[in-house]
Amino acid sequence: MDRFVSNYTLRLDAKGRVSIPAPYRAVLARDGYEGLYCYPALDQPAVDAGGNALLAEIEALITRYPHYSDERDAFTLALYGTSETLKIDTEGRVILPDTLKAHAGIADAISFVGLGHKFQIWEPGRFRAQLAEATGTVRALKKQLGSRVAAHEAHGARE
Amino acid sequence: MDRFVSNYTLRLDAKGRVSIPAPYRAVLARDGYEGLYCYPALDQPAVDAGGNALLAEIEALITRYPHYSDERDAFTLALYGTSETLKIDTEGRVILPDTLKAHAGIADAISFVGLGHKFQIWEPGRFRAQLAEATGTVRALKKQLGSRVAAHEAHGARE
DNA sequence: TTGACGACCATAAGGTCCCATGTTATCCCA
DNA sequence: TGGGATAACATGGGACCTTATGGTCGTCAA
Repeated sequence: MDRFVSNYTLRLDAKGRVSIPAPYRAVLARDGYEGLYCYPALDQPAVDAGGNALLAEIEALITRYPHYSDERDAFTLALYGTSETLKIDTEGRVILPDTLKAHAGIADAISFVGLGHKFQIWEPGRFRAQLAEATGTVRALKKQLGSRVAAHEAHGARE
Repeated sequence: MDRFVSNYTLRLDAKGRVSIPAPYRAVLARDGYEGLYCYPALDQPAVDAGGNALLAEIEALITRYPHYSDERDAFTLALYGTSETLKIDTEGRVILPDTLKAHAGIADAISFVGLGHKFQIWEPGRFRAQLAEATGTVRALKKQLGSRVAAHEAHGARE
């Protein structure tokens, strides 16, 4: 598999270490990035993490704006400036810096959430709440799409 | 055959394993996806499952919305975040995670239901009830749309 | 020297692989 | 066409490996 999916809740040990779920490690290994690239999510109490695919996305976002523009400076500062590359130990674990733990409100357990090209790190309780909210949103949106699709089908479009 | 059709009810063994019906395995093999992609159905107590065809549908659903939009984030979280890629063992069996079993209310038996490009996994009792309800709905709709459908079929629409 | 950190080792639980068995469906040949 | 051989499939169980997690020891730096 080549994308991050599913979610896993794991505990930090006494030294603050936490295993990256094995399936995610497999994706990272395929992606070819050494370590774990991560930074605080812009509008959520979570940490974005990934490998080269995530880095490429960041870069695309920044290069959208012209050199020396205020927007570019702001993005560069906010994203690159707060990013960390975490070392992955021989057992596949990382240690989250205190700044990232504080941003996400993480104490002794974390939830990993696959989002395709990247994954997020949440405090388990907040993650459950966020997931419930997102699920509600999706249900509502899908209902909207449903009626549009139904109208479409009525013309005889088959699949 | 390249579509999931028919339904099968199979039992879970003591280790929680369940065979994927052989006809479905054949479809998955043709589809070329390694493993079984699945996630909790949004508005039913069931699990949606399939291969690349299902994954493509999910992706299409997500990419309908622009990057960085709230809608897209919600879809990504709710769909990728709750998806699982189950490993299929050498005998063609999978183990459903507890989260999926809980969502569908599955204990010791499950019903596989073919829906074309994907299939669903139900608790057998709930499936029977759902099927009865759907049959009633279809009967009513068919009666109501009978003349329109007949006219449509006359153009050569198959099936 | 002490404390933080990284490399290495240990272990229990769960997952995966492999082999075995009974039952059903399919095929083939008389 | 009938019946036996054969293959496919669902199911069961045991051995082994992976993973998550905990701990120890040495090293480097403040």
